[in-house]
Amino acid sequence: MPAGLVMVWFRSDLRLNDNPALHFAASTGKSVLPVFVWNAPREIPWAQGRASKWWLHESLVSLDASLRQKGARLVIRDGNPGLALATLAAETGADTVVWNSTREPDGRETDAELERQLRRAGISVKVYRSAFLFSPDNIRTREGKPFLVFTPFWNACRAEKPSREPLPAPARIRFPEVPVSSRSLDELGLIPAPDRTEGIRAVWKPGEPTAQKMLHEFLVTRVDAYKTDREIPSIRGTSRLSAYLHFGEISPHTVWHHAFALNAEHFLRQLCWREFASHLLFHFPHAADHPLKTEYNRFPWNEDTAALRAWQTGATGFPFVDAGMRELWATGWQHNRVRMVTASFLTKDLLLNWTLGARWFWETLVDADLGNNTLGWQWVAGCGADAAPYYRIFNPVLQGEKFDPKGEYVRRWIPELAGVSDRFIHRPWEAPAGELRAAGVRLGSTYPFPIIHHEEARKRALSAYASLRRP
DNA sequence: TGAAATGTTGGGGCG
DNA sequence: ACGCCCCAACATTTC
Repeated sequence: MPAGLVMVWFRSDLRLNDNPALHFAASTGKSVLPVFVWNAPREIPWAQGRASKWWLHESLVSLDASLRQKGARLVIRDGNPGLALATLAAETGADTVVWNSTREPDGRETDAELERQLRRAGISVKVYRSAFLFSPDNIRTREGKPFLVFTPFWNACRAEKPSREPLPAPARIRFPEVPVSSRSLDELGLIPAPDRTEGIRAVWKPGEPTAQKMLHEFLVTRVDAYKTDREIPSIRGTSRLSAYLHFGEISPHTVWHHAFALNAEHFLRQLCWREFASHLLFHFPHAADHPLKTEYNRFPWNEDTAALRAWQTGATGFPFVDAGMRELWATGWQHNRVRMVTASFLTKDLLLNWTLGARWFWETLVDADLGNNTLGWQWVAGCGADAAPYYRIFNPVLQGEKFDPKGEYVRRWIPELAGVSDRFIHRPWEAPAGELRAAGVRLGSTYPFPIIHHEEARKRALSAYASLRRP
């Protein structure tokens, strides 16, 4: 039995399968010490939001359970990661630490600084990459620049070699015999008091086993219809793997490998949007807070806390928008088609700064991911790479009628409108008084009047855009 | 991964 | 029979 002890630092890779760092550690034959460090996030600009913290808590519970099945357990520490790891190494006699890098600019030490810090403490460090399929170094334009448009980026990804085979989970993990102290998960305070996560709990089960189950269920039953069904928010047409991918409960290589074998081209393409988002943020780390197109720095955004509040709480009077915002609040997730519509409504109808929307999504989404969130909001607002031109303004009524023609999605999330006919479900203010009465709807009391006149808001948004063009 | 405004075409009603 | 109007239906342009 080789002497020494290897620490595996878990970060955004909360899984046993296809985990290069864990795989390496187990293959050394040494004892393996799995550790998670909670870095009290007060000063980090994009620290985890409420929904993310709940997910993280549950995911760590699941990871610990999986490790215990292999004979190990998860050690939890908190504070500065470099310090926490060095301390743990000193306590246990570990000589090596290994991890899978994350790509996000977390506003703290970079991995390189961390490596130096640990090496100074006499610990050898090994770093793998597994959070993304393609490296920013490999996917570049002919001039060596980052792609700013998705389709050529996607073509470049497809021209790369298919990703590696997923690594198996270690058969057994030998946990050190020395005593190791650990914080308890509950002490980290990831679940706020009072706990308002019942709705989220009812819908989501974080953890690697569920991620694996969901991937395979998706590939067996839904991937064939994915191309069209993914646009319909009332049905389960998408994979719903976003949060699992964000926390690394399933690796993108595993997803790619299985989807590739089925020729699921449209799904692979969506997986590469995640890659694209991460590449953009890697090359333009300021994009999380600032528009990529600099002229948007002088965009005449509105200020209106009442309107922002109405949007957040699903009380805009536009049923498709409100349904989406209520789905988000109730479940920590919102269908992608609806994300485009709700985001367009905030930025273009209400003319509120896209960063306000990005913040709200960040707090409420279980899949909050800085790359995806930034790309999505800048895409909608028109200030990002490969963004929708500003004049593409979604009509919330037409979008509802197109993608929720029978109003099933609206009725699910806005039960007070359940009795309104298909014809008026997306525009209740146009329904005849008799119909509303029969449906038990009193506009302005049981359900709001529209807080804005869309056609006028559209014109206002277009002139705001025009003001950008004349300097 | 829009939507509205504007332009064009062609069939049918009708004097 | 013919021209005229109307207006869907579709296409193109513009924001």
